[in-house]
Amino acid sequence: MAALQTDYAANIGEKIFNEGQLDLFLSTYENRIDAKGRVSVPAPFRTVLERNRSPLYIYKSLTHACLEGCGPERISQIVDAIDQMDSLSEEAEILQTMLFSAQEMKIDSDGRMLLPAEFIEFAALDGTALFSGIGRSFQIWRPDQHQKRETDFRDRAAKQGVPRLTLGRRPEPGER
Amino acid sequence: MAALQTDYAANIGEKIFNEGQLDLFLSTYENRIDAKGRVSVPAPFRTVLERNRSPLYIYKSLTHACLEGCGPERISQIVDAIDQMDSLSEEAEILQTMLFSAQEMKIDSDGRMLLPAEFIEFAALDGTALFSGIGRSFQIWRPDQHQKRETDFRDRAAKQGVPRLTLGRRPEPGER
DNA sequence: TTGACTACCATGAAATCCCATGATATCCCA
DNA sequence: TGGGATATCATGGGATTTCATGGTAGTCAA
Repeated sequence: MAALQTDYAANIGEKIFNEGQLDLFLSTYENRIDAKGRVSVPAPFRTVLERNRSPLYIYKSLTHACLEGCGPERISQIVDAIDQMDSLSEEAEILQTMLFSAQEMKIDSDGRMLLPAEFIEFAALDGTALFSGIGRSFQIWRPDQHQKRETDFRDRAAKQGVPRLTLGRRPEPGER
Repeated sequence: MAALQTDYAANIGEKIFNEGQLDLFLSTYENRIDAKGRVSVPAPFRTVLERNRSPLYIYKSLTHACLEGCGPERISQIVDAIDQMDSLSEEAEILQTMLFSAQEMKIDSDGRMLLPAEFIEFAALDGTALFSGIGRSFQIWRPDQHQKRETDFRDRAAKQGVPRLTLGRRPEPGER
């Protein structure tokens, strides 16, 4: 009954592995955007998507001048979350902004995607795109802005200390 | 009579996937409306409908000056919701407005539908229609109005922060 | 016959595919 | 362990297909 969807749902927070490899987006990569607007999706990111036979979705960040990339799970999470809310509420409408800015990207046989002019403009990209893997999703930044963010965060961490990070979650009873 | 309807109803909140592809309406597209009132339905939207062999329904929004488009599932969802209410109540009658404004659209061999003058007028469309995919349905807006909404939402998100979106939910015990 | 809708064709722009190249990283064997 | 062979990957350009869009002709009903 709930077959495919719960498969994905069940994977959230669970299936990070796939034959020993982490199914996560990590590291940063800088790739050029050619005259047609094409960029290579970093090979390790492609591998994660291909391993799960997931298409790639990209949408405009709600909070930053960058793009967000993810697989289908995250998109359906947003859809499901909105469907649970009053669909006419302000919150729902704000979240819908992510959806109508989202696109399923077609990746060509060389591993490239075509960034629409709107995306390039939104993230103020100028010839090169910086892919920043942050786990289950990644971001695409204008390189200098990303650089500035990093030094910024490191400065703040040095001054104010780092946030609390609770590792070593214990499995629930019944969880294997 | 109820056969197809409950089939569709059963799929609501369930069948979002189809061979790895999300069966959702995403992104925005601007298409021209010609002198006859014809508009191309964005190819990705058509693909979603065709994949499910679903006809397209369009109705006037109850809350905005826009049109709503969806497949049969959402229509039966509305019908079912109304059937749960006191069918003589004013509330039910208000919601019925959606139903009697709804039309099944015929899509021609070039992927276009014919927008009746009433729809064009209702959404104040003037030569171009903006299709805005928001998950299981999409909206059709006059482009400038949609633009205004988007900047509005982004402003609010910047000021008030984004609504809570709990990702990484862990499956309930018993959920596989 | 007129008006409204349908089916069919024609075109240009844009997206997509396919092949080629060079640089870098990886492998393999002496 | 070095160094050549091989594979991977990003990138560029041309060829091909998709898609939106405009137009014309045909069909049906009033």
